[in-house]
Amino acid sequence: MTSPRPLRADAARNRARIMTAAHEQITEHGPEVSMEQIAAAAGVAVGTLYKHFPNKNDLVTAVVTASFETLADDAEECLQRESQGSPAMAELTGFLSRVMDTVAHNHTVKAAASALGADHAAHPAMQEVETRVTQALGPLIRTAQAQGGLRADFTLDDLYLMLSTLPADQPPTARARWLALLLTGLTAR
Amino acid sequence: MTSPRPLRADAARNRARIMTAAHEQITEHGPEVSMEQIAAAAGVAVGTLYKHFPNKNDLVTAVVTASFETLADDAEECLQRESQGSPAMAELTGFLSRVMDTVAHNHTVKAAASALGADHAAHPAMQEVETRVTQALGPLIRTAQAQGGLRADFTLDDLYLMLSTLPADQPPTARARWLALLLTGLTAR
DNA sequence: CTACATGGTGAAGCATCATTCACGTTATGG
DNA sequence: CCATAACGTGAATGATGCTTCACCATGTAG
Repeated sequence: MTSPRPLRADAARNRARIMTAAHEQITEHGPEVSMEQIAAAAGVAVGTLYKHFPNKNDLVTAVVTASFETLADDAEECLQRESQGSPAMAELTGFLSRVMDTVAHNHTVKAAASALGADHAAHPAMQEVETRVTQALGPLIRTAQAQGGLRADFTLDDLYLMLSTLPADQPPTARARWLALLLTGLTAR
Repeated sequence: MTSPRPLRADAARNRARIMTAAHEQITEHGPEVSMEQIAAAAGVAVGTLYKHFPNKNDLVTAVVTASFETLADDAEECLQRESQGSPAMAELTGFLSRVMDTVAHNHTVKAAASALGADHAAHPAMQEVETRVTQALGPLIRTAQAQGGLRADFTLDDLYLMLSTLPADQPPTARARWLALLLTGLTAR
Protein backbone atom coordinates (compact mmCIF):
# COMPACT_ATOMS: atom_id res chain seq x y z
CA MET A 1 0.00 0.00 0.00
CA THR A 2 2.84 2.32 0.74
CA SER A 3 5.52 1.25 -1.79
CA PRO A 4 4.64 -0.16 -5.19
CA ARG A 5 8.36 -0.03 -6.13
CA PRO A 6 11.25 -0.40 -3.66
CA LEU A 7 12.96 2.94 -4.56
CA ARG A 8 16.35 2.92 -6.20
CA ALA A 9 19.46 2.81 -4.03
CA ASP A 10 20.81 6.26 -4.80
CA ALA A 11 17.34 7.71 -4.59
CA ALA A 12 16.94 6.40 -1.07
CA ARG A 13 20.33 7.79 -0.12
CA ASN A 14 19.49 11.19 -1.52
CA ARG A 15 16.14 11.23 0.16
CA ALA A 16 17.83 10.63 3.49
CA ARG A 17 20.38 13.34 2.80
CA ILE A 18 17.63 15.75 1.92
CA MET A 19 15.72 15.05 5.10
CA THR A 20 18.84 15.48 7.19
CA ALA A 21 19.91 18.65 5.47
CA ALA A 22 16.42 20.11 5.53
CA HIS A 23 16.13 19.33 9.20
CA GLU A 24 19.43 21.04 9.96
CA GLN A 25 18.70 24.07 7.86
CA ILE A 26 15.16 24.54 9.14
CA THR A 27 16.31 24.02 12.70
CA GLU A 28 18.90 26.72 12.33
CA HIS A 29 17.27 29.21 9.98
CA GLY A 30 13.57 28.48 10.28
CA PRO A 31 11.11 27.23 7.67
CA GLU A 32 11.85 30.17 5.41
CA VAL A 33 15.23 28.83 4.25
CA SER A 34 15.34 28.63 0.49
CA MET A 35 15.11 25.39 -1.40
CA GLU A 36 18.47 26.28 -2.94
CA GLN A 37 20.05 26.39 0.48
CA ILE A 38 18.58 23.06 1.52
CA ALA A 39 19.69 21.51 -1.76
CA ALA A 40 23.21 22.85 -1.32
CA ALA A 41 23.39 21.53 2.23
CA ALA A 42 22.21 18.14 0.99
CA GLY A 43 24.71 18.12 -1.84
CA VAL A 44 22.07 17.74 -4.53
CA ALA A 45 20.46 19.99 -7.13
CA VAL A 46 17.20 21.77 -6.48
CA GLY A 47 15.42 19.62 -8.98
CA THR A 48 16.15 16.60 -6.83
CA LEU A 49 14.17 18.06 -3.97
CA TYR A 50 11.18 18.16 -6.26
CA LYS A 51 11.69 14.54 -7.26
CA HIS A 52 11.03 13.64 -3.64
CA PHE A 53 8.59 16.30 -2.52
CA PRO A 54 5.96 17.97 -4.69
CA ASN A 55 6.67 21.38 -3.19
CA LYS A 56 8.42 23.20 -0.41
CA ASN A 57 5.52 23.06 1.98
CA ASP A 58 5.41 19.29 1.84
CA LEU A 59 9.11 19.06 2.57
CA VAL A 60 8.83 21.38 5.53
CA THR A 61 5.83 19.51 6.83
CA ALA A 62 7.68 16.22 6.54
CA VAL A 63 10.59 17.61 8.51
CA VAL A 64 8.41 19.17 11.18
CA THR A 65 6.36 16.02 11.53
CA ALA A 66 9.52 13.99 11.95
CA SER A 67 10.88 16.17 14.72
CA PHE A 68 7.41 16.16 16.21
CA GLU A 69 8.30 12.59 17.14
CA THR A 70 10.95 13.96 19.43
CA LEU A 71 8.25 15.60 21.48
CA ALA A 72 6.20 12.41 21.52
CA ASP A 73 9.23 10.39 22.64
CA ASP A 74 9.93 12.82 25.44
CA ALA A 75 6.30 12.74 26.56
CA GLU A 76 6.25 8.96 26.60
CA GLU A 77 9.44 8.83 28.59
CA CYS A 78 7.82 11.11 31.14
CA LEU A 79 4.91 8.73 31.48
CA GLN A 80 7.35 5.86 31.74
CA ARG A 81 9.26 7.48 34.59
CA GLU A 82 6.06 8.37 36.32
CA SER A 83 4.98 4.75 36.29
CA GLN A 84 8.26 3.99 38.02
CA GLY A 85 7.54 6.27 40.89
CA SER A 86 8.53 9.73 39.70
CA PRO A 87 6.00 12.42 40.69
CA ALA A 88 3.70 13.25 37.79
CA MET A 89 3.85 16.99 38.38
CA ALA A 90 7.63 16.95 38.26
CA GLU A 91 7.52 15.12 34.96
CA LEU A 92 5.09 17.64 33.51
CA THR A 93 7.14 20.63 34.53
CA GLY A 94 10.29 18.90 33.32
CA PHE A 95 8.66 18.33 29.96
CA LEU A 96 7.54 21.92 29.68
CA SER A 97 10.92 23.19 30.70
CA ARG A 98 12.80 21.00 28.22
CA VAL A 99 10.53 21.91 25.33
CA MET A 100 10.86 25.57 26.18
CA ASP A 101 14.64 25.46 26.16
CA THR A 102 14.74 23.44 22.97
CA VAL A 103 12.38 25.74 21.17
CA ALA A 104 14.64 28.65 21.98
CA HIS A 105 17.29 27.59 19.51
CA ASN A 106 15.49 25.02 17.40
CA HIS A 107 13.09 26.38 14.84
CA THR A 108 11.93 22.94 13.84
CA VAL A 109 10.71 21.94 17.27
CA LYS A 110 9.32 25.43 17.62
CA ALA A 111 7.12 24.82 14.63
CA ALA A 112 6.17 21.41 15.97
CA ALA A 113 5.26 22.74 19.39
CA SER A 114 3.03 25.47 18.05
CA ALA A 115 1.38 22.95 15.74
CA LEU A 116 0.24 20.99 18.78
CA GLY A 117 -3.44 21.48 19.40
CA ALA A 118 -4.00 23.17 16.05
CA ASP A 119 -6.29 21.33 13.68
CA HIS A 120 -3.96 19.78 11.12
CA ALA A 121 -6.85 18.22 9.30
CA ALA A 122 -4.80 17.95 6.15
CA HIS A 123 -1.89 16.02 7.66
CA PRO A 124 -2.78 12.60 9.03
CA ALA A 125 0.85 11.96 9.95
CA MET A 126 0.79 14.85 12.38
CA GLN A 127 -2.55 13.67 13.65
CA GLU A 128 -1.01 10.35 14.62
CA VAL A 129 1.95 11.78 16.45
CA GLU A 130 -0.27 14.18 18.30
CA THR A 131 -2.26 11.22 19.48
CA ARG A 132 0.90 9.75 21.00
CA VAL A 133 1.55 12.99 22.85
CA THR A 134 -2.03 13.14 24.00
CA GLN A 135 -2.00 9.60 25.29
CA ALA A 136 1.15 10.20 27.28
CA LEU A 137 0.39 13.62 28.65
CA GLY A 138 -3.28 13.07 29.36
CA PRO A 139 -2.72 10.38 32.03
CA LEU A 140 0.17 12.39 33.42
CA ILE A 141 -2.10 15.37 33.94
CA ARG A 142 -4.78 13.28 35.62
CA THR A 143 -2.24 11.63 37.91
CA ALA A 144 -0.72 14.97 38.84
CA GLN A 145 -4.18 16.16 39.77
CA ALA A 146 -4.91 13.01 41.77
CA GLN A 147 -1.64 13.43 43.61
CA GLY A 148 -2.64 16.99 44.40
CA GLY A 149 0.15 18.90 42.71
CA LEU A 150 -1.80 20.23 39.76
CA ARG A 151 -4.93 22.38 39.85
CA ALA A 152 -8.01 20.29 39.22
CA ASP A 153 -9.35 22.18 36.22
CA PHE A 154 -6.17 21.98 34.14
CA THR A 155 -6.63 20.31 30.78
CA LEU A 156 -4.56 19.00 27.94
CA ASP A 157 -5.69 21.94 25.84
CA ASP A 158 -4.29 24.24 28.49
CA LEU A 159 -0.95 22.51 28.14
CA TYR A 160 -1.03 22.87 24.36
CA LEU A 161 -1.93 26.49 24.81
CA MET A 162 1.12 27.02 26.96
CA LEU A 163 3.31 25.20 24.48
CA SER A 164 2.10 27.44 21.70
CA THR A 165 3.01 30.60 23.60
CA LEU A 166 6.44 29.57 24.82
CA PRO A 167 8.74 32.61 24.88
CA ALA A 168 11.23 31.38 22.30
CA ASP A 169 13.22 34.53 21.69
CA GLN A 170 13.75 35.53 25.28
CA PRO A 171 17.02 35.06 27.18
CA PRO A 172 17.29 32.02 29.49
CA THR A 173 16.58 33.97 32.65
CA ALA A 174 13.40 35.43 31.19
CA ARG A 175 12.29 32.01 30.01
CA ALA A 176 12.85 30.53 33.44
CA ARG A 177 10.94 33.36 35.01
CA TRP A 178 8.07 32.89 32.59
CA LEU A 179 7.78 29.26 33.51
CA ALA A 180 8.00 30.02 37.19
CA LEU A 181 5.19 32.56 37.02
CA LEU A 182 2.95 30.20 35.12
CA LEU A 183 3.67 27.27 37.37
CA THR A 184 2.56 29.23 40.37
CA GLY A 185 -0.80 29.49 38.72
CA LEU A 186 -0.94 25.81 37.91
CA THR A 187 -0.18 24.53 41.36
CA ALA A 188 -3.08 23.22 43.38
CA ARG A 189 -3.93 25.39 46.35
CA MET B 1 15.91 71.46 15.48
CA THR B 2 13.22 69.36 13.93
CA SER B 3 12.15 71.36 10.87
CA PRO B 4 14.55 73.57 8.92
CA ARG B 5 11.80 73.99 6.28
CA PRO B 6 8.07 73.93 7.03
CA LEU B 7 7.20 71.16 4.49
CA ARG B 8 5.06 71.93 1.51
CA ALA B 9 1.27 71.72 1.81
CA ASP B 10 0.67 68.77 -0.48
CA ALA B 11 3.68 67.00 0.96
CA ALA B 12 2.20 67.22 4.43
CA ARG B 13 -1.11 65.95 3.17
CA ASN B 14 0.52 62.99 1.44
CA ARG B 15 2.61 62.18 4.44
CA ALA B 16 -0.52 61.98 6.55
CA ARG B 17 -2.24 59.82 3.96
CA ILE B 18 0.74 57.51 3.88
CA MET B 19 0.82 57.12 7.64
CA THR B 20 -2.90 56.40 7.74
CA ALA B 21 -2.79 53.92 4.90
CA ALA B 22 0.33 52.21 6.22
CA HIS B 23 -1.27 51.92 9.61
CA GLU B 24 -4.40 50.34 8.18
CA GLN B 25 -2.54 47.97 5.93
CA ILE B 26 -0.06 46.86 8.58
CA THR B 27 -2.81 46.48 11.12
CA GLU B 28 -4.72 44.21 8.80
CA HIS B 29 -1.99 42.33 6.94
CA GLY B 30 1.03 42.64 9.17
CA PRO B 31 4.38 44.37 8.57
CA GLU B 32 5.03 42.25 5.50
CA VAL B 33 2.56 44.14 3.29
CA SER B 34 4.26 45.36 0.19
CA MET B 35 5.18 48.98 -0.36
CA GLU B 36 3.07 48.82 -3.51
CA GLN B 37 0.03 47.91 -1.48
CA ILE B 38 0.59 50.69 1.01
CA ALA B 39 1.12 53.18 -1.79
CA ALA B 40 -2.07 52.06 -3.51
CA ALA B 41 -4.03 52.36 -0.28
CA ALA B 42 -2.64 55.85 0.23
CA GLY B 43 -3.44 56.87 -3.33
CA VAL B 44 0.14 57.78 -4.16
CA ALA B 45 2.95 56.23 -6.18
CA VAL B 46 5.59 54.05 -4.58
CA GLY B 47 8.24 56.66 -5.16
CA THR B 48 6.36 59.02 -2.88
CA LEU B 49 6.78 56.63 0.02
CA TYR B 50 10.50 56.93 -0.46
CA LYS B 51 10.32 60.71 -0.49
CA HIS B 52 9.08 60.49 3.07
CA PHE B 53 10.82 57.42 4.42
CA PRO B 54 14.29 56.20 3.40
CA ASN B 55 13.15 52.58 3.32
CA LYS B 56 10.37 50.23 4.27
CA ASN B 57 11.74 49.43 7.68
CA ASP B 58 11.68 53.08 8.69
CA LEU B 59 8.08 53.41 7.56
CA VAL B 60 7.02 50.36 9.52
CA THR B 61 8.90 51.55 12.56
CA ALA B 62 7.21 54.93 12.33
CA VAL B 63 3.80 53.30 12.19
CA VAL B 64 4.51 50.91 15.01
CA THR B 65 5.93 53.66 17.16
CA ALA B 66 2.82 55.75 16.54
CA SER B 67 0.44 53.01 17.58
CA PHE B 68 2.73 52.35 20.48
CA GLU B 69 1.26 55.57 21.80
CA THR B 70 -2.08 53.83 22.05
CA LEU B 71 -0.60 51.52 24.62
CA ALA B 72 0.94 54.39 26.50
CA ASP B 73 -2.36 56.25 26.53
CA ASP B 74 -4.17 53.21 27.85
CA ALA B 75 -1.55 52.72 30.55
CA GLU B 76 -1.79 56.31 31.64
CA GLU B 77 -5.55 56.15 31.79
CA CYS B 78 -5.22 53.14 34.06
CA LEU B 79 -2.99 55.09 36.39
CA GLN B 80 -5.45 57.96 36.24
CA ARG B 81 -8.39 55.79 37.24
CA GLU B 82 -6.36 54.21 39.98
CA SER B 83 -5.65 57.59 41.48
CA GLN B 84 -9.41 58.11 41.55
CA GLY B 85 -9.99 55.06 43.64
CA SER B 86 -10.06 52.15 41.22
CA PRO B 87 -8.14 49.12 42.54
CA ALA B 88 -4.66 48.94 41.01
CA MET B 89 -4.84 45.22 40.38
CA ALA B 90 -8.08 45.58 38.47
CA GLU B 91 -6.52 48.23 36.28
CA LEU B 92 -3.53 46.02 35.55
CA THR B 93 -5.60 43.03 34.59
CA GLY B 94 -7.87 45.24 32.54
CA PHE B 95 -4.87 46.58 30.69
CA LEU B 96 -3.51 43.13 30.02
CA SER B 97 -6.87 41.90 28.88
CA ARG B 98 -7.46 44.81 26.50
CA VAL B 99 -4.02 44.56 24.97
CA MET B 100 -4.47 40.83 24.50
CA ASP B 101 -7.75 41.25 22.69
CA THR B 102 -6.45 44.08 20.56
CA VAL B 103 -3.34 42.19 19.57
CA ALA B 104 -5.50 39.34 18.35
CA HIS B 105 -6.68 41.25 15.30
CA ASN B 106 -4.29 44.16 15.14
CA HIS B 107 -0.86 43.38 13.79
CA THR B 108 0.40 46.85 14.49
CA VAL B 109 -0.28 46.77 18.19
CA LYS B 110 1.01 43.23 18.21
CA ALA B 111 4.34 44.45 16.93
CA ALA B 112 4.29 47.29 19.43
CA ALA B 113 3.52 45.00 22.35
CA SER B 114 6.31 42.59 21.55
CA ALA B 115 8.68 45.51 21.13
CA LEU B 116 8.08 46.48 24.75
CA GLY B 117 11.02 45.59 26.90
CA ALA B 118 13.26 44.85 23.93
CA ASP B 119 16.28 47.10 23.58
CA HIS B 120 15.37 49.46 20.77
CA ALA B 121 18.68 51.23 21.06
CA ALA B 122 18.38 52.48 17.51
CA HIS B 123 14.99 54.13 17.90
CA PRO B 124 14.87 56.96 20.41
CA ALA B 125 11.20 57.59 19.61
CA MET B 126 10.28 54.15 20.85
CA GLN B 127 12.46 54.69 23.84
CA GLU B 128 10.45 57.71 24.81
CA VAL B 129 7.07 56.08 24.51
CA GLU B 130 8.27 53.10 26.46
CA THR B 131 9.23 55.48 29.22
CA ARG B 132 5.64 56.70 29.34
CA VAL B 133 4.40 53.15 29.68
CA THR B 134 6.97 52.40 32.33
CA GLN B 135 6.08 55.46 34.36
CA ALA B 136 2.41 54.57 34.33
CA LEU B 137 2.64 50.85 34.89
CA GLY B 138 5.48 50.91 37.42
CA PRO B 139 3.51 52.79 40.09
CA LEU B 140 0.45 50.70 39.31
CA ILE B 141 2.39 47.52 40.01
CA ARG B 142 3.75 48.86 43.27
CA THR B 143 0.33 49.99 44.40
CA ALA B 144 -1.21 46.66 43.53
CA GLN B 145 1.44 44.99 45.63
CA ALA B 146 0.91 47.37 48.51
CA GLN B 147 -2.81 46.72 48.35
CA GLY B 148 -2.08 43.02 48.51
CA GLY B 149 -3.57 41.89 45.22
CA LEU B 150 -0.35 41.27 43.32
CA ARG B 151 2.47 38.94 44.29
CA ALA B 152 5.31 40.86 45.85
CA ASP B 153 8.07 39.79 43.48
CA PHE B 154 6.30 40.82 40.29
CA THR B 155 8.21 43.34 38.22
CA LEU B 156 7.68 45.55 35.20
CA ASP B 157 9.91 43.23 33.20
CA ASP B 158 7.57 40.41 34.08
CA LEU B 159 4.70 42.39 32.66
CA TYR B 160 6.59 43.10 29.46
CA LEU B 161 7.42 39.43 29.26
CA MET B 162 3.75 38.54 29.46
CA LEU B 163 2.89 41.14 26.84
CA SER B 164 5.46 39.66 24.49
CA THR B 165 3.99 36.17 24.78
CA LEU B 166 0.33 37.05 24.44
CA PRO B 167 -1.51 34.29 22.54
CA ALA B 168 -2.49 36.38 19.53
CA ASP B 169 -3.68 33.70 17.17
CA GLN B 170 -5.83 31.76 19.58
CA PRO B 171 -9.63 31.93 19.70
CA PRO B 172 -11.20 34.20 22.31
CA THR B 173 -11.99 31.41 24.73
CA ALA B 174 -8.39 30.19 24.67
CA ARG B 175 -7.15 33.72 25.19
CA ALA B 176 -9.43 34.22 28.17
CA ARG B 177 -8.34 30.93 29.62
CA TRP B 178 -4.70 31.86 29.18
CA LEU B 179 -5.20 35.09 31.05
CA ALA B 180 -7.10 33.32 33.81
CA LEU B 181 -4.34 30.77 34.31
CA LEU B 182 -1.74 33.47 34.35
CA LEU B 183 -3.61 35.65 36.79
CA THR B 184 -3.90 32.82 39.27
CA GLY B 185 -0.13 32.79 39.35
CA LEU B 186 0.12 36.53 39.78
CA THR B 187 -2.25 36.86 42.64
CA ALA B 188 -0.76 37.30 46.08
CA ARG B 189 -1.23 34.34 48.37
C1' DC C 1 3.38 86.07 -12.60
C1' DT C 2 7.61 83.60 -12.68
C1' DA C 3 11.37 80.82 -11.31
C1' DC C 4 12.67 76.96 -9.17
C1' DA C 5 13.08 74.06 -5.29
C1' DT C 6 10.37 70.73 -3.57
C1' DG C 7 7.54 66.95 -4.28
C1' DG C 8 5.43 63.21 -7.21
C1' DT C 9 5.63 59.58 -10.67
C1' DG C 10 6.07 54.83 -12.17
C1' DA C 11 8.81 52.19 -15.17
C1' DA C 12 13.11 49.87 -14.70
C1' DG C 13 16.86 47.68 -12.12
C1' DC C 14 17.98 44.11 -8.92
C1' DA C 15 17.38 40.40 -5.76
C1' DT C 16 15.29 36.50 -4.04
C1' DC C 17 12.47 32.42 -4.51
C1' DA C 18 9.63 28.50 -5.80
C1' DT C 19 8.92 25.64 -9.42
C1' DT C 20 9.55 23.38 -14.06
C1' DC C 21 11.55 20.72 -17.74
C1' DA C 22 14.41 19.06 -21.53
C1' DC C 23 18.22 16.64 -21.18
C1' DG C 24 22.11 13.78 -19.39
C1' DT C 25 23.22 9.83 -15.94
C1' DT C 26 22.89 5.65 -13.63
C1' DA C 27 21.09 1.72 -11.11
C1' DT C 28 19.27 -2.58 -11.93
C1' DG C 29 16.71 -6.62 -13.86
C1' DG C 30 17.33 -9.82 -17.31
C1' DC D 1 26.61 -6.26 -20.85
C1' DC D 2 22.39 -3.91 -22.43
C1' DA D 3 18.09 -1.69 -22.33
C1' DT D 4 15.50 1.31 -19.99
C1' DA D 5 12.98 3.16 -16.34
C1' DA D 6 14.15 5.87 -12.67
C1' DC D 7 16.68 9.53 -11.17
C1' DG D 8 19.50 13.80 -11.08
C1' DT D 9 20.63 18.24 -13.07
C1' DG D 10 20.63 23.23 -13.16
C1' DA D 11 19.48 26.87 -16.36
C1' DA D 12 15.24 29.06 -17.31
C1' DT D 13 10.68 30.89 -16.03
C1' DG D 14 7.67 33.68 -13.73
C1' DA D 15 6.23 35.85 -9.51
C1' DT D 16 6.96 39.18 -6.02
C1' DG D 17 9.16 42.86 -3.67
C1' DC D 18 12.35 46.71 -2.41
C1' DT D 19 14.58 50.53 -4.16
C1' DT D 20 16.21 54.02 -7.57
C1' DC D 21 16.11 57.67 -10.88
C1' DA D 22 15.27 60.60 -14.81
C1' DC D 23 11.67 63.25 -15.69
C1' DC D 24 7.29 65.91 -14.90
C1' DA D 25 4.17 68.75 -11.90
C1' DT D 26 3.21 72.15 -8.65
C1' DG D 27 3.35 74.91 -4.39
C1' DT D 28 5.38 79.00 -2.95
C1' DA D 29 8.62 82.85 -2.26
C1' DG D 30 9.64 87.06 -4.15
